[in-house]
Amino acid sequence: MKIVTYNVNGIKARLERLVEYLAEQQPDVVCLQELKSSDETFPEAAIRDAGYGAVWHGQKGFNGVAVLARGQDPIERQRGLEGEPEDNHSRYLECEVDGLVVASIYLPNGNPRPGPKFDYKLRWIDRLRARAQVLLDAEVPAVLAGDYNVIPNDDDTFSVPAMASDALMQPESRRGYRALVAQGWTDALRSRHPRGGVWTFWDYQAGAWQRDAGFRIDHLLLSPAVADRLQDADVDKAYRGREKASDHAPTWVRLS
DNA sequence: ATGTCAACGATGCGTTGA
Repeated sequence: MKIVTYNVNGIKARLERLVEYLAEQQPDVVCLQELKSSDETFPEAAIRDAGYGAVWHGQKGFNGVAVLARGQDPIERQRGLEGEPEDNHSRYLECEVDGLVVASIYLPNGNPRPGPKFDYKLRWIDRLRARAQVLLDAEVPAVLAGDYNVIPNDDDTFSVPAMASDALMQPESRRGYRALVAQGWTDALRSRHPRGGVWTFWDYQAGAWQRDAGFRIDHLLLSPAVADRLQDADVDKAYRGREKASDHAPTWVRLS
């Protein structure tokens, strides 16, 4: 069973790439982020024609998350996180597929820092951690997959100095992410590539892709029962090099 | 600081958010 997280950076702009990915890789579950689409303009028919059921939580212009499942419709469990009723960003969608809880997560970027966007990021991590604890306490098999906008370790980036002042690498961002993992989750990519050096994102600017100047911000966190089923985890890096690519590459786990 | 991209409101291009 292959579960993917893929920040598409605009599902309408990326539709051809996404459908191509589904056809070539046949993943069982796909968590999408940055749909940049309202609910009404989500390309449901094209996804269905590709053989996937979908649940989506869109927003006009930016944000937006979805869960796709091959040959079936995911069952929605929750959209949005508790704790901040005035927060209308579409960044969290939790579904059930084949008895597995799968959440698509788009954690706030947090730049510029310092400022309200960074403060929002840190509060959002706390709210995610609260939800994650509920899932662990319920002992449901779960995968929290998405764009966390956190570079967890120094060996998760091509350059520490280049990223040092970025919200993605601040000690507060890392503390929040590590506290989440420390609840009992397994960072799947890290467990399969413990020495780091694996990137999931390459900026469009400054020839980052050509220089392999990337970093790792797309993560799949596995609950204990799911971690026992982990066979492999990696990045479908080649898709970042195609025409009209997203700045993120699909990142995945394979479970027994 | 930036050699970029997508959506938006509006219809040629500046603003926003990455």
